[in-house]
Amino acid sequence: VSAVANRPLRIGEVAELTGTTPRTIRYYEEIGLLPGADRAHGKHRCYTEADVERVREIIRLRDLLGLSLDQLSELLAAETARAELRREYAQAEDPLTRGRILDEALGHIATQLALVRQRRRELEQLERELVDKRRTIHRRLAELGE
Amino acid sequence: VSAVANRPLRIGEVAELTGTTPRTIRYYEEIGLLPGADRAHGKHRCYTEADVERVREIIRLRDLLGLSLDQLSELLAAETARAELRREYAQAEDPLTRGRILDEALGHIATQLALVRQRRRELEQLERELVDKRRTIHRRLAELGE
DNA sequence: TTGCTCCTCACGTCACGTGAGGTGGC
DNA sequence: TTGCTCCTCACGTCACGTGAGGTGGC
Repeated sequence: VSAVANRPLRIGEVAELTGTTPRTIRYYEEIGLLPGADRAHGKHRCYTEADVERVREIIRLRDLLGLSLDQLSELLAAETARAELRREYAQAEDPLTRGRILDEALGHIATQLALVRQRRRELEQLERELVDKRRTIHRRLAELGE
Repeated sequence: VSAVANRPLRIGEVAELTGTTPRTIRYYEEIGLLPGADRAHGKHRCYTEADVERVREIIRLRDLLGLSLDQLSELLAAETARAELRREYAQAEDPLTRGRILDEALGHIATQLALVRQRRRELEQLERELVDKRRTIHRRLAELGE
């Protein structure tokens, strides 16, 4: 987390910051998961801190939720649209519009939360079974000692 | 869970019971994750309830821990060896041998538990952040209503 | 005998990894 | 100018999906 927030970043730096590779970032651009900043063919890609956050979010959800990039794209599409809307309508001062945007955001977060909690429950179940197994083995070891 | 426990199962039944496909089961046999019961070339594969449990475990760890099949193979190798040992030495009545086997099992379970708990913590962190986001939005909605 | 599932190639796909050969910025 | 990272093909790989064509068991 640098103090110089707005320096344009190169793809290698973004890869380093997000724990991935340039190839992965290019691939995500290719399939539309990342914006693909307009630039001349062959020219270097330029990224911002916001792009780094986007990449971090993608990688986190990919790893933790085990979704395909298609599903992930769908999950993030709402958020992407919301970010656009927020930029457009933020100064609109229209309470109705703002309320609608916030409602959409709530729905989007609820979707993610449901997926995260489902996964957490499955992991907790697996954890309980492993702890049970361990206890059984400890008991058998104790019986051996008698 | 059938009452007829020991009827030989066909690959399609195993796939159905474990929520996967015959192709996946054949592939796991091909790379050595599944035993590959000896049979004549072209003959049907035969499975037991124990095989079903093995497939279930593989799929669960694959999905929840996000490991490659190589890593998964390594993680399960200890357990596979242990199952073999248990069958061989179970009636040995030798407390030293039994103790060693149980110790190995403990180490194996500890490894799995560490992975599961790490994943659970990451999911809990993500869940907290989503709940925070949601609270922020609720607050903004309340401010709009004023 | 008729379906159904099974078999073995084998090619396709998704999400990248990994060079090959060349250009660009501090 | 020298390295370094960047660029674009493009082929390889992992974990299967998906037919193609044929055989086996209730």
